[in-house]
Amino acid sequence: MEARVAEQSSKRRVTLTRESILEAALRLCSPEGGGQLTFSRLGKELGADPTAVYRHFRDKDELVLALTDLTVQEGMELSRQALPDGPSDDWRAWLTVTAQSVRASYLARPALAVLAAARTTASPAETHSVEQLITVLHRAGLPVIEAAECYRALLDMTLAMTQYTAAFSILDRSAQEKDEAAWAVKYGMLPEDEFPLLHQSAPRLTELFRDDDGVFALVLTTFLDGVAARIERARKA
Amino acid sequence: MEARVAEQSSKRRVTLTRESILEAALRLCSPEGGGQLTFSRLGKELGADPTAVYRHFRDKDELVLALTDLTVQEGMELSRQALPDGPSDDWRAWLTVTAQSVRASYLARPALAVLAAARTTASPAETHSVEQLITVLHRAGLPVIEAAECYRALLDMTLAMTQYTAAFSILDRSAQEKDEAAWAVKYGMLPEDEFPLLHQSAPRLTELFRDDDGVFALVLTTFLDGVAARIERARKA
DNA sequence: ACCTGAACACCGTTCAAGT
DNA sequence: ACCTGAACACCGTTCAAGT
Repeated sequence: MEARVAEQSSKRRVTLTRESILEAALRLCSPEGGGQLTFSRLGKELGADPTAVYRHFRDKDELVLALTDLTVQEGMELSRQALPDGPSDDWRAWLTVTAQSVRASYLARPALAVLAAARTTASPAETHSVEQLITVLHRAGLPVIEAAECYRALLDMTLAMTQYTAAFSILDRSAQEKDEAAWAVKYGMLPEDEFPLLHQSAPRLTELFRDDDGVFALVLTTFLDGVAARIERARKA
Repeated sequence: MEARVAEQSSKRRVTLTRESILEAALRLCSPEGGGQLTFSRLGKELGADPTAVYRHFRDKDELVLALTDLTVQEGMELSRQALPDGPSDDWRAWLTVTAQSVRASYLARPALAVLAAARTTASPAETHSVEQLITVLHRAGLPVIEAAECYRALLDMTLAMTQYTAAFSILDRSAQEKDEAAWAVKYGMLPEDEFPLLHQSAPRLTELFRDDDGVFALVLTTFLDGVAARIERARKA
């Protein structure tokens, strides 16, 4: 015989607010929160009926866009904390820290990153950070239009890499293990005569498989080397 | 009174094969196919009960991995057709064509790109293309380990950007329009004194919003500029 | 005004029943 | 051996009913 569960859920009416919903939703999107944002989980987290959320957000998309905005805001705050002096003359350091801050902010909620990384909200937090990014690139030496193009490339690359990592991280454990085994086992056992370079670099590649941060740092630094070359060219012209 | 639908579905047993399932699944993943891969749609496409597919694939993940493999294979074939001479001494042209071929192959099936871009199958098609990529970077002047790191960065960036574009493309029409409006309307109306550079470059940014290929070309060429700088440094050392 | 709960059209997956 | 179809535990969303 099992212990009877008391009427713990206390079917009394709960009062929701936009803020309490967003807070609960952010918790659900985190890895500890189970990493899945659904109405039923959200209802449980809030102690309310799942459909009660519809009184505050028209649909799931509206909820997701609101969460995106909070996350972008947090990312820019993180960047400001890391570099309190703001964009100094070292454009490269500032872009690196900013890209990594936005990425970190999203990766703290992988479920949101998957849903929202490709979205544009045109919120104040977003527009201000875009102006700042273009300004830094322009001051570094790029013409305005080229600075804008460069901002777009850098941001999309950062968000895309973030979504990519987040998508993998919320896969079933079994699917993740399947991929890890592919790297560790198959790539480690390739015949040396047919795959000489792969055979030689397999240990490093297997290492990188677990190191998303390392891969992103690699992509970012290579990209910024390219930006530096572009600035050099613009200065000469 | 409506016309009666004849027993068109002919509830006779259908014989499925691994190949016919994969073919039908690829069709469903394409934009014309509705852009969603589900068992019920797959059953309808095959004229069979949705659950019949389980006799040929253990679960959806197995199906997705098989589709991924076909897509990677097709991408490498596309690259070979575009550059029949293989990786000549122009490493940059070859990497550009290869990255764009893999991307094009995935973007022909956005639903698959979203599900599979971050996966590793270690299939023959995959391992051979990896060896080839590392070889090209090594011949261009990078030490083996650095060439492997560079391959990983380039491939992940390409797949991430592909997944990012695919994820947006399979969104509801309403969600896409919401984002487009954010760019076109809000970004176009920002006050010039507060957002001087954004105001100036808004037309170009709105243009880029619709131009995924353009943004990817921009990211890729900047990244490859960075690789060129890296090769230069390696040669001097 | 806002929360509840039944209902609906979907998902992936399991399993007993058919052929 | 392999396809069918009912069933289950989930999704997002709608709507009438409660308070």
